[in-house]
Amino acid sequence: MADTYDPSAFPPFAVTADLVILTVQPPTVRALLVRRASGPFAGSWALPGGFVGPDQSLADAAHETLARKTGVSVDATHLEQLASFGRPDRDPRMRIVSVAWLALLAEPAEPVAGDDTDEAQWVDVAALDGDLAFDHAEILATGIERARNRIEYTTLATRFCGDEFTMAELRAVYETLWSTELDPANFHRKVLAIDGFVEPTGENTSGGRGRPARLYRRGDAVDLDPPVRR
Amino acid sequence: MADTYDPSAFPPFAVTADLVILTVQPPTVRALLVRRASGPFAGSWALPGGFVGPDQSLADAAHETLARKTGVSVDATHLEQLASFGRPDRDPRMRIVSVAWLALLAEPAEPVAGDDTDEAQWVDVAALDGDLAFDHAEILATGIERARNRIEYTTLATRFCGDEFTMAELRAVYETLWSTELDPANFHRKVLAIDGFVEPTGENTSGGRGRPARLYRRGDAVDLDPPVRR
DNA sequence: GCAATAACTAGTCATAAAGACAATAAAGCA
DNA sequence: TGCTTTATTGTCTTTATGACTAGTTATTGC
Repeated sequence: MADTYDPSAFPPFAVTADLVILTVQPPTVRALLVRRASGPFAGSWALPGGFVGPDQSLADAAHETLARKTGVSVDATHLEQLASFGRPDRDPRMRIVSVAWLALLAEPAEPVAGDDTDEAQWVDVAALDGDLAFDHAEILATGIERARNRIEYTTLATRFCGDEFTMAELRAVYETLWSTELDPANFHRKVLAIDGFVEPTGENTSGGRGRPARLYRRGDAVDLDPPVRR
Repeated sequence: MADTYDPSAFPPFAVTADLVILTVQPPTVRALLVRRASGPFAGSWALPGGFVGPDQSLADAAHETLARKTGVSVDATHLEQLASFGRPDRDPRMRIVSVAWLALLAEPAEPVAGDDTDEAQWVDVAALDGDLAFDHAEILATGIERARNRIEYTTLATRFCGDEFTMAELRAVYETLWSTELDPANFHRKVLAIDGFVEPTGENTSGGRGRPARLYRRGDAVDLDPPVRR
């Protein structure tokens, strides 16, 4: 960083935390979006977000927005930094740099309308034709692509499942995000072969059609070795 | 993003682009660092960087800093966004959000001292004990970790080699970054089996000890399939 | 109740990839 | 010439993957 500096010599940048909040509801991938009530792009869908406060860390700003929109506990969520977007003209009002975050949720908690009265809603990302406010379509695409890659090498796919889930539910997460079909038998064998990916609860499902499935919970592992190839 | 806004209602944020510029000189990994001449952390090593200009994109700011410090052509370099760092107290002077970038270079171009008269130098990252200015040790560690992961799934390892390189040189990049030894025969077979990773030039090395090695150049592939496992 | 059905789980076999290691090739050098 | 060094090829074993078959265990509809 340069040594010379003078706060007033630099134009005012604002910094926001914008969130790509994803959930998988087979056969759809859904993002939590807000409909802008006013200002530029009024009426368009946008990513939920908020300005980073003067004494607030970037992560805190992201957590705050997530809690405000979903009310979901931090434990039940995976939240990671995605990338920053800062084209000079991305917001017509002023120079705003957006630090984007990716959140992965199991259940679509009822979205909470913001104090800015924007309508919040889970939207099937396949139904969007890229008509989001600002450069949010690009940010959303980056987030989805990140999620698609993450589940290959990490255990994050389990974040889209509840605390207890069946092998078929976990497989549906992969199939939905990757738009592929995976062989149930081979998937089953492979997942169980990865140490710490899932742990059996000892319980079974009941009430469904067909043979009840065993229930599993998340294991301790973070990275998948070997990875689950696409 | 919130609809309500008022530029003056927000404290002045400054945004910088800070670069983790890496090269591999087996058996060392080197980063291009500058020694701070004045200001906070005077005398300490720091990452090269600069403020993002009022009408400058984040990427342009990164490219500019890279060119200023290395003089290396953009073509010969891989430059990707790493992450953003914005703890409120990371700079004692004012609120600064750093968008960090990762650059991978083949040859250690002679570093160029900045106009701020900071001394620039390639430093063996193993010799640093984390005593960098600001939170730059954390940023550097993030960059090295990113590079270590990237060469597993992408062809970026070739970015650390010159335009023409031998299989042993490419292998040394992996061995240096991963601190492992790889079997020469198996590595050779594996690299050639990946379509578009490297292409033979038809030339051989000469003058060294032992059998001359074939020379290769980068192929067209970006991702490695299958990956080179650690 | 009793098939029929759906869904999960286990097993088999052929193929492909990876790891260990031996063997050969092509230079320089004493 | 023969030894050393490094590069490349080849072989064998083990392991992982993919396609497929068969068995298990529940619910659903006569």
